[in-house]
Amino acid sequence: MSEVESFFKSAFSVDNVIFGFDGGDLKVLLIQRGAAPYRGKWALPGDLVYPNEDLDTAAERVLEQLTGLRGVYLEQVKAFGAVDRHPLGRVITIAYYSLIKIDDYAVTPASFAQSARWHDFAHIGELAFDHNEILETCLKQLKHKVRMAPVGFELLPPKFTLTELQQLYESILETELDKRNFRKKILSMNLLIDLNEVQEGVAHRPAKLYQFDRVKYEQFVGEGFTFDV
Amino acid sequence: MSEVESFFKSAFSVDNVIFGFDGGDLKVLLIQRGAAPYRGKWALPGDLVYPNEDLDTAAERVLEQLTGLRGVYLEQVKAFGAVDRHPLGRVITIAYYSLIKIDDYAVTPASFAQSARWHDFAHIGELAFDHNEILETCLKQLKHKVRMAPVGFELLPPKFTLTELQQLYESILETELDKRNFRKKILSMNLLIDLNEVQEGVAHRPAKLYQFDRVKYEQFVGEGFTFDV
DNA sequence: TCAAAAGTGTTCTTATTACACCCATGG
DNA sequence: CCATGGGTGTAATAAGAACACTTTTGA
Repeated sequence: MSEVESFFKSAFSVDNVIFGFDGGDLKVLLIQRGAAPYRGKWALPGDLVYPNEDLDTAAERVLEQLTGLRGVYLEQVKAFGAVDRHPLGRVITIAYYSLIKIDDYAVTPASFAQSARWHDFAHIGELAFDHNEILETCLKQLKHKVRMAPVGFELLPPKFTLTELQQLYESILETELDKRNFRKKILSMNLLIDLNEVQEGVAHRPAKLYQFDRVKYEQFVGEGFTFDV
Repeated sequence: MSEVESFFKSAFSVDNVIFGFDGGDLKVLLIQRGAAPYRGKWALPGDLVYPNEDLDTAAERVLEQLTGLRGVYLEQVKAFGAVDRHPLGRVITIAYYSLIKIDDYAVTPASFAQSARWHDFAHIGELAFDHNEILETCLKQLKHKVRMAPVGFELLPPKFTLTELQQLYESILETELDKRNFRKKILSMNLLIDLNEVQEGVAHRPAKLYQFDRVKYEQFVGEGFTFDV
């Protein structure tokens, strides 16, 4: 094999950290591998990138094959390319994370997965490949992003309460927030639409429901506003 | 060619945005391509990643071949993988930026470059491949990073004046800063060592020289401090 | 009437902004 | 003695942190 050929004896893949939020904890959708290597191990959903496919498209495809969802928030994070990261050859992978509304997810495990399941972020064991490292890197990125852009709303249903929003931030940032200060800050941005609806069927005072006002957000950004929690 | 083989009919490269600062402007080190495609065009220094080489190592190698420098600040930014980004085949590239002290750079153009030259960031024309896009993305990343971590010092000589530091921030952030407020903020961090030396040979009151205290910085970070300009 | 979570203001402290003059040196 | 950039402080404003009780609902 010539030297030039050996440069092409390599492949690239995408791996996708799919985050969800169930009202209490931050979750990650993992698949149990159905094929070698690491058969039976939990892993991030991913696939080789097709020769005629853009990277983002490949990440979207992986997500759609697994969840059936399209048009979801997706962000590239980092390339992982250690020489020995894949036991079968030189494969570098481009890591993405995506944020989905957990209720939208219907179980449709792709052919390459034995099964898929939501995992509590706090209780994830040893994953295949370097996927633990990828997961950590993506969470770190999400922690940054969620404070500087209104991406947290991607994880919530269209109608949500302020307490749900606060719990979302608390679980992503792994910290506790003061209720009054949080509400003051969020509401002072004028980015939430008060729907004049309340929760139903709860055994306590029902909370008001809000919606994120994307149109207003785009407008404010155009005027120099930067989201900051 | 089987489908599996076609997955491996691809290569990856690294491209490195090398930033420097000459006291007034932010500069980027570009090479003029000596080979097709885009022969004669200015481009980011980069190369294919060797089969047995980690990504970071490849980026360091590109930097060292061009500048002779090792142990330089280097950060991965993003993978660029549009299907048609390289006219000769499927090549995805991992973009890095590095920060060097411009005085350390001695001209040693690598074999793959006809010539290398510093370019004013503000006056960069059309580059080869998608390198304009890569450059923009790396600058955006640098703008973020320089405010959240003390990486700006990587661009300055070991001894610098507060005015030089301020001009550095102003040229990276493309904004003007108030002299008194800037000094107050920087000095209040207690991260600069006053060397009790002054500039020599300047036709005005000589400025005091400072040094960044990396040891103290690491210590403060351990105590929960976060750099913020 | 009890349990459970929703909702609400004020004070204190800290950080940010705006702003103008004198100083030291070389030519 | 002039030109050039170096160096300094204060007051006003805005943002962030700390903190406890009343309200509404279903069971």
